[in-house]
Amino acid sequence: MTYQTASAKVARAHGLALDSQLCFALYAASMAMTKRYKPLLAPLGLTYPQYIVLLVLWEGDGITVSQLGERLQLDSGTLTPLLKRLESAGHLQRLRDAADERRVLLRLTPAGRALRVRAAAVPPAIGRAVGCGLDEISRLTARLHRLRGEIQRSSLRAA
Amino acid sequence: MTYQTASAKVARAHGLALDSQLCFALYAASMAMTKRYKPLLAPLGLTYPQYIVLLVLWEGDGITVSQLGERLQLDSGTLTPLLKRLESAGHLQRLRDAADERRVLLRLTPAGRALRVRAAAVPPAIGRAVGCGLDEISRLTARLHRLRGEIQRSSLRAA
DNA sequence: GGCCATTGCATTGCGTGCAATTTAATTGTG
DNA sequence: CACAATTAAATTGCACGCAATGCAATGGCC
Repeated sequence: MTYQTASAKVARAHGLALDSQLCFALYAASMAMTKRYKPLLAPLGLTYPQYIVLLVLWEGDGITVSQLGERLQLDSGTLTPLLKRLESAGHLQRLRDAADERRVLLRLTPAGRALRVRAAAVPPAIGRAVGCGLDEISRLTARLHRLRGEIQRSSLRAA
Repeated sequence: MTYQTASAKVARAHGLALDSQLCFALYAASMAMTKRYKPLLAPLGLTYPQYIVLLVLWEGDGITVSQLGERLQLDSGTLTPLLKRLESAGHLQRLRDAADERRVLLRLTPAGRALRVRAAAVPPAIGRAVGCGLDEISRLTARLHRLRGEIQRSSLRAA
């Protein structure tokens, strides 16, 4: 028996085995998913976070940066430069709200709206990649949303 | 009916609804999990990726950078600076392999080894946070590892 | 032994992701 | 109306994460 194996047993006994950590399973699956999207999004000139920002705006634009951030759980430090890149790529406009000059409204350009048609091919391609039926995808999706809610509520309790 | 709602319906019809995307459920859950770990790891002086690197080394050190990278699915561009930070924090040593000078061996210091005892309190704290039993955690963990395997295999098929 | 593709790691550049701070605009209060 | 508190973005600094590149060491192959 090697030293590594003995040490691994100790780690497992202490609940520190990497493969038993839900956090790592999530982390690795999420990174793998992001990598899987990359070749599909590259032809659209989008990164993965830019794509999810557009998913929100395609559901309805004219929202503010903070509304977008609440939807995606991202803050302005992340979104501001990302939105500026989407703006310089011609996908959207960032306009100060006349009613409240603190707010920045996000408005899709015709080009940004048109991109939705090409993006429609992405989810089916991913669906084929994950190797299970639509039912199971939606069950797992719902399970993960519940988990996220649980984690976020527990953060509030701990604070 | 507002413009947003109508547009959201169109997005859903085209399979582009944010909340139905498995990718976003993964992404959001993984980020929420990382945020949940942060206050638990801060007293140890560790970031979340540093913690998972140590999980691997606590199972057995003396491995090379590429072996670590294969385990975590991270490349040298990510690991080299991270490992240098762990080295300057005193948790490990980076040593060129005498048998093959291209390789860098990672060896825990006594301080790095000792950190495992304090880290043992982290998984139980997370377990309480996710709000479900150990059985369900391990089922979900296994499900996510399977999903990651599926995604990675499909990347190879696509290439 | 000499040549050359491969391997292992380091570096660079870019795009997130977040904490902390700053700035500007608005709201609440007297 | 003045002014403190609050709010919304932007900015700054640091730490990933990855593609692309560089470079030294190694291992076949003749």
